[in-house]
Amino acid sequence: MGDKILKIDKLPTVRRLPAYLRLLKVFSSQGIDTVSSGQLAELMGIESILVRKDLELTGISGTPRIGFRISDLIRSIESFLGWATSTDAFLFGVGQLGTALLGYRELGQSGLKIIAAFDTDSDKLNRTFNGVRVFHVDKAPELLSRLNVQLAILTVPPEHAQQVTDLLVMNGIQGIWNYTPVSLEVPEGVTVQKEDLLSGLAVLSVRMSRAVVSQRCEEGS
Amino acid sequence: MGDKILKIDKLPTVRRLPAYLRLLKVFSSQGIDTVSSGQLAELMGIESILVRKDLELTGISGTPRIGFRISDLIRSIESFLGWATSTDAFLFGVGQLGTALLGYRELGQSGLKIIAAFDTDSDKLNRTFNGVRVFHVDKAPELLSRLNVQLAILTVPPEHAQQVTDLLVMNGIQGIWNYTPVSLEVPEGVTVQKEDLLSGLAVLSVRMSRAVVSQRCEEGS
DNA sequence: ATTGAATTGATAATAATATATCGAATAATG
DNA sequence: CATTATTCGATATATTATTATCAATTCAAT
Ligand SMILES: NC(=O)c1ccc[n+]([C@@H]2O[C@H](COP(=O)([O-])OP(=O)(O)OC[C@H]3O[C@@H](n4cnc5c(N)ncnc54)[C@H](O)[C@@H]3O)[C@@H](O)[C@H]2O)c1
Ligand SMILES: NC(=O)c1ccc[n+]([C@@H]2O[C@H](COP(=O)([O-])OP(=O)(O)OC[C@H]3O[C@@H](n4cnc5c(N)ncnc54)[C@H](O)[C@@H]3O)[C@@H](O)[C@H]2O)c1
Repeated sequence: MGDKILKIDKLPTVRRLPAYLRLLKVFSSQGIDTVSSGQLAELMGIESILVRKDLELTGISGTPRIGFRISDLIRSIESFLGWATSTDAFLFGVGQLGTALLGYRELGQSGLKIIAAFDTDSDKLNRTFNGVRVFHVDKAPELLSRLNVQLAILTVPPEHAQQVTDLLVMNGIQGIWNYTPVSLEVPEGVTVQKEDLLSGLAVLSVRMSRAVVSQRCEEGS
Repeated sequence: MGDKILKIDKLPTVRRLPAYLRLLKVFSSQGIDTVSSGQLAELMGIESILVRKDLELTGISGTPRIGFRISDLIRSIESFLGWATSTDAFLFGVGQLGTALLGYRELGQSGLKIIAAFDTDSDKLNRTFNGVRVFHVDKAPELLSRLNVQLAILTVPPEHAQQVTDLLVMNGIQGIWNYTPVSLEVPEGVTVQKEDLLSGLAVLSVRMSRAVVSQRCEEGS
């Protein structure tokens, strides 16, 4: 029992917002300035009513017969997500996945600016990846507080995940984007978003096996 | 209107299964052989009843007072996901993200074996990454049919995503694990699983901003 | 101006997912 | 062997998410 936390997250909606944003920016770059929920729905592979509900959450309203003004829509979504202004972040673990993320351009357009990276491996130290300098983890506490960084991306090996997390928490981190498969222990007030790539593979796996089954059924009938 | 597709996917459950699997394997490697839904729930940060429902879907049943036999559980989940036997896959686009995935060990334990990779960049060709050889995309059609590969991982630049997809579909691909932000057009029968890393960032962003707000409220009251 | 076609958005209905309750089953204990 | 504490799992409920319906609005064309 206990806490009874009200969840007014609208999580599925929030998850779709970046995809809308990307489409809108494509339209915008093509000089188009309005779009209907039906058009967005088609491109997203969902129902138009769902698009309207989603957009409603960001506080925008469209005009009948026309649709939505793209520039307003972009502003509205970005503002809702807090992506209008850029947030500084540190990345921990400059390995395979870490370097990929350091080179991921679209993060910059999603309000995230990785301003430094940290590792323990001497091969990685003092190098720069895509303009981001790599420091030893020991430097993190000082830099975290000096630069007042509130967000960290965690791409260290699983066995070091909690230890690095503790260090981050101790130095006032507010949010952790966790790519390790570890369920991190953090005090209340610190937000952790865990990404599990394997969950997508799981969905793909069951859908593919189901597709085979239904194909066989059709053949059979 | 139209199709009225019933969704008996239990998608949220399927998404959680890999995380259970990982925990179970840790337990197993520690010589533990039973676990209760409560223990798993605690580690996952969810309710125990939800764990039981999830596990039920894979067709297992536990014993009161004891819990679940871990070896059975692993077998049951792996079999449900189709991860008991390994599936061959090709990877397209040996760039930043592509090489990270080529080096991602845990894929091998999730029933996925990347047996070849493809690129167009001459710098990448004929090299091997983590034991996986890189071929020119032009070789893909022949190898796809010769090796009867049904699953592809797509990590090419967005502007080439559809074109590579068309090539894959033409050569009988059944499933695509799509890391590009493009909503791919595929014929019925081909399964696409799109991964959007930014959707996780979106969730983190709104949660962090909300955390700040609720903190302020508490201070105020 | 009037009509017609297209689209939004309020309301309602349905579906999917998560949580609660509690009897039944089971192994450990005395 | 009876008792007790614990955990499962069937059933019921609550919450959240999606889809449907349709009147109201707006622009464009006549
Ligand atoms: N490779 C992938 O495609 C992939 C995909 C999904 C999740 N992950 C997860 O991401 C994490 C990293 O995976 P990877 O493949 O990049 O591994 P990796 O070994 O290539 O990279 C890990 C890096 O972290 C550094 N490191 C180790 N201890 C550290 C510490 N205490 N502080 C800072 N840095 C430290 C290492 O020196 C290394 O550079 C793992 O938890 C993995 O499960 C990886
Ligand atoms: N870098 C990341 O962390 C990250 C994260 C999420 C999503 N993505 C997405 O993954 C994709 C790849 O990103 P990246 O950062 O690795 O880019 P990248 O440019 O480093 O890699 C792309 C690779 O694809 C190859 N390529 C180009 N055309 C090809 C073709 N027709 N057939 C086969 N290979 C081809 C290129 O030569 C290059 O090696 C992009 O769509 C990006 O949006 C990247």
